[in-house]
Amino acid sequence: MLRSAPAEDAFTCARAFAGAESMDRLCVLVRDFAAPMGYDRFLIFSASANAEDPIDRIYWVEGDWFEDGSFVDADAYVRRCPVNRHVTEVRESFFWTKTRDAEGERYRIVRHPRGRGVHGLQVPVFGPTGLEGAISFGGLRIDTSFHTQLALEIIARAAFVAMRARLEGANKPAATALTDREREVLTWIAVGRRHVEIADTLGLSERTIENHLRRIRKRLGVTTTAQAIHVAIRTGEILA
Amino acid sequence: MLRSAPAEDAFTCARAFAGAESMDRLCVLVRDFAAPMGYDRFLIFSASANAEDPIDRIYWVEGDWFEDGSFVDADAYVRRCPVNRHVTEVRESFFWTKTRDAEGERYRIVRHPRGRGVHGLQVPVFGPTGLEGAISFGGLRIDTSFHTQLALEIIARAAFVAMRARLEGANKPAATALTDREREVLTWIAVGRRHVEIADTLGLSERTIENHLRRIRKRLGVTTTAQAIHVAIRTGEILA
DNA sequence: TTATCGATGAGGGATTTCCCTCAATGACGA
DNA sequence: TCGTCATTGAGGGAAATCCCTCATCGATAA
Repeated sequence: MLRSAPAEDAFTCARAFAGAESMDRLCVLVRDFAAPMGYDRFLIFSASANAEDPIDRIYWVEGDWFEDGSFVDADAYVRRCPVNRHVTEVRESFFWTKTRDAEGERYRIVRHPRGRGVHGLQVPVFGPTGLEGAISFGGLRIDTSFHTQLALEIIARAAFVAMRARLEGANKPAATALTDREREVLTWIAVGRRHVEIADTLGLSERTIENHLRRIRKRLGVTTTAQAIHVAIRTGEILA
Repeated sequence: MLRSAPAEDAFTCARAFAGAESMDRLCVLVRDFAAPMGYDRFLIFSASANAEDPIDRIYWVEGDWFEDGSFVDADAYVRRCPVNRHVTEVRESFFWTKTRDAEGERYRIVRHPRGRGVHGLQVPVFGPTGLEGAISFGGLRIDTSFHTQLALEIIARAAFVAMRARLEGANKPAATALTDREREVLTWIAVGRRHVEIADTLGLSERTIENHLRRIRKRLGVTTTAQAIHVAIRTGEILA
């Protein structure tokens, strides 16, 4: 149930993620690392800007999340799970417990999961735009030591970054309305940069930034740049 | 110059940060951990939203950053250093090198720092609002192995979180709880209304709308109203 | 070859937003 | 009773954004 050197193992394993040649291989790396610690259920998703529906895209679900042998229906279940919503309110990983009684399923965020039910650890992944994704590891009897928590945080981050590069890098939405440059400019606006700062960062002139913003507003059919942020997040052009 | 088990040591050390009883103790933990790897210069700061001046507050500076025995003047030097600006453009830690020739100081972002000059590793710290801070470790001959990089990332994050809690804990930015009126005003902004239009709609004066927006930005800890939209959507204050 | 588009940049100026600082009132909790 | 907070409103002015219009160049497709 325990790894003798979770830290060392996590560091070594983390390196393998970048070189994995397939999604299958990435899943194997996660599975093989977590299994000795009691984790045999996995969920990895990218985050949306919408706190009401925090999941943008589900990269991977595996394991008996329902405790009844049925498979998770991602859109009917994972998106409604309060644990997956709680991740929008935290700044570090947390343990959770799911039990089931006569009144249905009951979730709790806990420091030390124990007893009956499925337990797990959820790890948020942050980046320049804030919450970018999350990973849940689940199981019936899991290792909840501090070293295991840190080790899984490392694995979670490496796995998420590798899966996102693989799944999102190649097939960004084809039906996107904004060009790559427009999206980039708007993303910088969304995180608070001024025109002159964005120009500096991108090595362009302020006039060019103004022009991109004008085109963005026209293309999205909005009157203000603030509204463009709002619309772009809703349509998935930019993430929060 | 090398630690035999950087991963294990980092995990063990990370735990000590949360329980440190003073800033001095936190500095000792960082110093003692990094010294065997050749790092004897330290800089920790919290990030602002301003790409032109990415440093909000400097928590700790230590070591011979000028290579001439003089101490770093934080506001005259650290804020201007391009390495500290580069951190606003990356999503993972990076190595840098600083050399000095007849033309002055020269900085480079590198994969494998070597040779003369001061070398270092800078670690960004991300959270719900994106880049929240960063830490630079520097030295003349540093360990740049992958395990050391991961270990220092763990130490960096733990140190930053602990120092921020200690220095900023009393006035941490509220990531929640806009008042009803504030939320209403921001919602109108998000759907493209101008200040004068919102004032008209709500039966208030334009000055009142201005004031609400100022309080909103302050409460969310952002620099622009566009960014406030972005953060408010992510935290669920307003809907996308 | 031609037209269109993305990306880049600009002049001149108007409008809007934002900053700094100040102030009053009512509700509420210690 | 007092302090804090939300809500309201303001003066004066600076900074930033936005508007209108124009322009060039390279890539790409018809």
